[in-house]
Amino acid sequence: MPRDVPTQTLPHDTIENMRALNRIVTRASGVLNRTVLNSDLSLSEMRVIYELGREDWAARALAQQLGLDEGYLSRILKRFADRGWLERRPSPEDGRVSLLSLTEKGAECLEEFEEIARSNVSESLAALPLAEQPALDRAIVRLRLALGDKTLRLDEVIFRDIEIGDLGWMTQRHGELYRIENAYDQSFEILVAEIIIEFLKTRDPMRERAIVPVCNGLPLGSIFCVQGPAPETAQLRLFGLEPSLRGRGLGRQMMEEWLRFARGAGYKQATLWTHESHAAAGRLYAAAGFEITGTEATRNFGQDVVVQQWEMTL
Amino acid sequence: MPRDVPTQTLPHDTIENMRALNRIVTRASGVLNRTVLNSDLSLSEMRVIYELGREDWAARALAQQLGLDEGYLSRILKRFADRGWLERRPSPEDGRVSLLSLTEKGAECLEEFEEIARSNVSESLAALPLAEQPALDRAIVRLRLALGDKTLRLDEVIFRDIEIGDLGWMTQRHGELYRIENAYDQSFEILVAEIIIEFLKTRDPMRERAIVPVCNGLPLGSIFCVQGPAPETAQLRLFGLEPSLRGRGLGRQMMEEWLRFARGAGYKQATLWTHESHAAAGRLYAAAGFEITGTEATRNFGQDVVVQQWEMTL
DNA sequence: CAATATTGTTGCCTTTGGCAAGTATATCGC
DNA sequence: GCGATATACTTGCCAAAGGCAACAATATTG
Repeated sequence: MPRDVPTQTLPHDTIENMRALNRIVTRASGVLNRTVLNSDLSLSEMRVIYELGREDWAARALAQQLGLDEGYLSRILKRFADRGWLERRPSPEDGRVSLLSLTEKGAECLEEFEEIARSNVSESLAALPLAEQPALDRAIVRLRLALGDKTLRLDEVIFRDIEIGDLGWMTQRHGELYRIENAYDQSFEILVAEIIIEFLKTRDPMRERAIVPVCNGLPLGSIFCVQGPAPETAQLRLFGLEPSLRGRGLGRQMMEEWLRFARGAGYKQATLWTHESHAAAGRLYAAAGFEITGTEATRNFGQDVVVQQWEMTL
Repeated sequence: MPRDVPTQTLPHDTIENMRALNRIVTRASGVLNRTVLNSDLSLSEMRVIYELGREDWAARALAQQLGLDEGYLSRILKRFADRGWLERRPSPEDGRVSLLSLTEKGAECLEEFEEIARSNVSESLAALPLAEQPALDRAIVRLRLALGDKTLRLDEVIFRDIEIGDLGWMTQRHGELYRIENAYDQSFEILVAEIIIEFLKTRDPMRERAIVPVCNGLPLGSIFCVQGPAPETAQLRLFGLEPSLRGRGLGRQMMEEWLRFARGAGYKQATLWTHESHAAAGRLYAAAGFEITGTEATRNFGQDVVVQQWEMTL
């Protein structure tokens, strides 16, 4: 464990908030129950069978994945084999290793347990109004991202067009992030809303598009293609990405998607305005083929900023 | 356990999403570790000392609260007493009962463990950019609300004025909730944003105010007081509350806060427009003293609606 | 006051799961 | 090719976790 990572100071409130969540989730999910409801499996056994249902494993790798003692795991596996849930094939490459997989019977049992687990979750959320469900889903995904959940795959991000609610969260996130990162005042948030409203009211869907990357219901950013000063010029606007996802290739994908749309819509040139302080975005623009064609120092949103214009031929 | 509550059908995706969160939180919080890191306490012992740190308990009530076997708890308590962490006072009302409380030494140990737990949480969130923290906090609170966390007290809701980001989320939630509950189209979301922008750009803070109830960083709704058609008339606008919090008295509190502000700002009358379908809001308006002074059937936001005007003397 | 219920404790037991020694195979150095 | 070492499991042994039921002490009820 990297103990001497420079410990970022997370505020006390956030930590206590997270601990309260730990407690409530732990209780709600019945982790504390020795034997998981209605099955006669211990929590560890449950985790083993769940993991085996996802993919085949070698015993040692599985023990490490789950943080179990190898001896203990060996006994669990023996019990599973005795019940006819587990198949062991000798590894073709290594005579010491057995490849573990569930039998059909094992998979059926797992499915039963899964059904029970789902109904437990459903019960613990029973009081939730349907109208609040999308917001709950987004909250869950945000937490999974923050906790580094590796089962949440970025290659499953989809790109969709703008929907109801997007005007709102785009405005919020732009306003909030630029306040934190650049100390912009509220006039920036207002400007973002006005740009999107104008877009929604006037756009020709064949020529103008908002591209929104979404992971399991949580929007992760935005990039807009609108008609620029001349009819043959596409303008790139409102490029943004959640901070925790920056530097992972998603921004580049968004840019590629943008170029594809702009070229398909028949634009010949492209332009955008940004601020010098957005160095990471600038690198993406440069990589896509944009070049700086002008800069101007000015005062905007309560800050001194250097505005850059970038242009490229499509 | 209420087993025969009408089980609301929560979509499969939401359930799987929640289960994934269970797994990741369980792992991140180290619930699976037999002995909690750096202390020689078991998870159960940890929960006991934590609970005793919050308040005093009788043994039986504590066992029920934590779902522990009474015999096992008795032994845990004995160990605590042996270490000088626990004080037992005989109950004045019942000779069988001992009241349990932590000694000063016990409280000190608890504080040490708490510190360790906090640093664990901090580590598991170490990769999170600071800019994303407010959104994470909101996501956590939303989950705690959804899971019915009783340590999240509604009487700790504070009322604040509008801030950066509020234009955005108010727009989003209004747009999204009215889409789900009333099938309104995107023009409603746009209208909400325009109203708030107008408010932000022109308001006189002494005469106009947005009141936002907030619980641990998560905004729960909104209510606006703006100048109406006449200078002496206050207009109530953009009244909204998260669905899961309706019917719990918070709407009434918001209304009281609104009346206090409107009267303090010197208005003599009040007016508001709403739609007939918002029956719950209508009851709140009526309870506050508003009366319907006109209705009109029209078409708005893609739906047939009946617009109501309400008025009252302040 | 006897009968019954409740609170907390103790004895007894099974299961969980950690640790280390043991077995079988693989790899490495010579 | 062969001994030495490393790796992948397995097994024996044990301590701790924790469930269950019998028990003592006090309360409540008829």
